[in-house]
Amino acid sequence: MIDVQLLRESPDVVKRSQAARGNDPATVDEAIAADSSRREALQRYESLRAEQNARSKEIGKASKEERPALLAAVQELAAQVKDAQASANEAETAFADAVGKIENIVLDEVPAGGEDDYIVLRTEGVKPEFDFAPRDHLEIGELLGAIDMQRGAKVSGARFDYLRGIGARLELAVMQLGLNKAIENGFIMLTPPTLVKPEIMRGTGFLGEHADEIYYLPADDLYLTGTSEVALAGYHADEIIDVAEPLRYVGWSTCYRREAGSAGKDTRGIIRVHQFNKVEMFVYTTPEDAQAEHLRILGWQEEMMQALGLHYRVIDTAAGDLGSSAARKYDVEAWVPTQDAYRELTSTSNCTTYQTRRLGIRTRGDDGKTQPVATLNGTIATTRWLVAILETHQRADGSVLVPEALRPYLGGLEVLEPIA
RNA sequence: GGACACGUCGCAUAGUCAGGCCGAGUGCACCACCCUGCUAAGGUGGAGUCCCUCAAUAGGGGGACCGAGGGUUCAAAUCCCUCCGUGUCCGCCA
Repeated sequence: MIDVQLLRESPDVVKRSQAARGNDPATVDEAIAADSSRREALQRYESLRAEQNARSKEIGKASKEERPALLAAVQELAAQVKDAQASANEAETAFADAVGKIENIVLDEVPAGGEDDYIVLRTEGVKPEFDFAPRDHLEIGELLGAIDMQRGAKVSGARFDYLRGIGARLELAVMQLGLNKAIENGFIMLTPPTLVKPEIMRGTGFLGEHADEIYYLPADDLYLTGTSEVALAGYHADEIIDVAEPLRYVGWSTCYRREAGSAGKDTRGIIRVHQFNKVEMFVYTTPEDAQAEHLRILGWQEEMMQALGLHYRVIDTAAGDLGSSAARKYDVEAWVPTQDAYRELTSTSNCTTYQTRRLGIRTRGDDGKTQPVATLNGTIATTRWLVAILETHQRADGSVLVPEALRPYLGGLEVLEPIA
């Protein structure tokens, strides 16, 4: 949720942000109108209620003889209060709906436009060259006995897979490398729930436009999370926390995504599947520190790319491609040789105070007053990385060189050899 | 799965079985000041969150919040219903 104060005082700023995202700026005027009618209704209710409270107190003190007359007079008032309360509640709901349509205010530096209007900040690492026809990650995965899509489909349907043998171990190795990097930098590890309540899902901003991306269990009224960000953000819901130093958590969880609307996209291999694993960094900090922390998170992500010997670029995502909670987002995209393209391996978003406002996560300022904190999130390892690792480090005979950083997690293994 | 009990201001509890004088007492912890003087205690005062509003960097007025949501009533922490959570016992079982 955006800051209502900002909505009232600087509607132009909010409109500009909505326009930059490609949203209808009229949503802003609608929210402002809903806000004032909500306040009107609230005042009507509250003044009636105040009168009722006062009169009720008199009845309590009144003598037996006085009571019947007073009672009759207040009965009428009670009915009015009930009506006024109902319309105040209605107005409140209407306001929440209206303001909910406004997505987070994008930062000034964010490039305008849509998916293709990103800015490339830098390109790093050595682009892999081959003197043979490189195999794609699935072909390699099958040679190594590491990926089994057929059986994934047999058991669970399209876009499900088994990681097998060295594939499963490689995934775990990447996860542990990421986990250790995060822990070295002061992150506290959490293994969070992957089923969450509606209010937590809504609070993190995932129940808006992308609701059809999410698995829902109606029998239990719970949602399966598409990223541990959800449960990590909910961790401190309705709390007042100390963020004198950034409060850093790293969560390791399985992620579930319906991938509705991406039919036909990335159908081969494990690039886009319904279920995968991810190590996610999540930070609570002050709004003032958020941008600096965002760059720190990006820095750790890049260190991972370098440790894995990947060729990658960093892009500053355009406003129209930001999630509803994000004010700015950097993607790290690694080179995937057989696709002749950079593909997103990690992403890091600065959500400023958008998530915490709805989740009720505040800190106590120097003036003793509470204020919402900022949240940031970023991936530090995920299953998809296997795609770039396998393709980048493959050799003519189908074997794959293990990046040195991963070897300690694989018992010193230097080369992945094809089976049989 | 069955039975019972419970959920109050950071923690622990009182208040619920007689609805109003209870936004709510007490202890501990906390903050400020005082006292004392030596490492622990004594005194006084203060303090919750959210929203609306007047005034406006202070402060005043009002509303809401006793797990959540409904209901009864002029009036609900207190009565009724539903849900959620916790504990104990029984059963069952990876």
